[in-house]
Amino acid sequence: MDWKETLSLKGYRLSKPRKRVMDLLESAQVALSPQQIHQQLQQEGHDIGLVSVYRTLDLLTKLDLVVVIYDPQRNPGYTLRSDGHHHYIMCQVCHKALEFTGQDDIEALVQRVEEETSFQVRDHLLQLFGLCPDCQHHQIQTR
Amino acid sequence: MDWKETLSLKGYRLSKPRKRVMDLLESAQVALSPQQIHQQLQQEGHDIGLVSVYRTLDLLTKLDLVVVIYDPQRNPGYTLRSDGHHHYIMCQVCHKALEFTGQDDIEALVQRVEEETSFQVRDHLLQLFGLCPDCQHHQIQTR
DNA sequence: CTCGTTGCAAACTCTTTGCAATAAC
DNA sequence: GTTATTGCAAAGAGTTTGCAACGAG
Repeated sequence: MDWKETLSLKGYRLSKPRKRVMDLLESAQVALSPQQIHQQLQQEGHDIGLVSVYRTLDLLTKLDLVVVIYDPQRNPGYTLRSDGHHHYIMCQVCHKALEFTGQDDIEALVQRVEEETSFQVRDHLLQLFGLCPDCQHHQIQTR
Repeated sequence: MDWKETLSLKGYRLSKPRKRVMDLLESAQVALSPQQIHQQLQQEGHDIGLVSVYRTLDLLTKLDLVVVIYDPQRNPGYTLRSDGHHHYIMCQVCHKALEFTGQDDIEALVQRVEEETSFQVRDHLLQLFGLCPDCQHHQIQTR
């Protein structure tokens, strides 16, 4: 289902700011922070308030249309959530984020940890960090 | 090696504030935020500045004596790092954090993802969230 | 026309920095 | 005695909130 439908179905309106944020996220190769989103939209000539960016991201995250990616080096970034998986590998140089599949591995691990710890697992956070193919070639430094 | 030795060896001093923070972390069952640490120390009658808590945590984290645990529900928490593993499962109710072992599973997954994505993996973040044994019994609600 | 949504300004929270006083070694 | 470390006050960054004006349905 399209994000616009999802919004409508839940009774939310399709405002310009929301459209702009989603368009940007859809075209972005990278997980973007609220500030980055705001800045980029400004540069494109769209005079949207930073506050609306925050509110839009909050809403979209609540609706599971967008996910947060933690980044120890900077602020958390937001990116579209596709169906199915939601694990990401992020480049430490250019901050590009890519989904990877990993359901089976995780499920096995979760089950093992549940037995080991007697915790009841309800959620998990798995992210990988490294160098994307491009940055492997362009850079030697960084860490 | 003891944390006091580590500090000394690297030329850092064993100040009271540092001692207090480490003592607290050592006795804590839970990953604590800087504010929580400060507050708790104040309650114990130790008049340590919040700034020192921050600086101590920064230092200890840099020395790998302490690790940060992300928590989507609140601010990041700090907890002692033991040798070997550093993956945590955290209770969503009481925020208790426990280490679990998981080296092999992760390594296999990392290798697979490297092949799949052509990324070069250098670090990872894996945390589980759920209910600890105690909170499973005491609570029905929460999410 | 109605009511969700926006944008501004101001408030808030968390964290960092500069600097003189302090205390570890 | 030296020099790292502390604690304060003040600055900074990111985020949230109240409210009148606006605009999507």
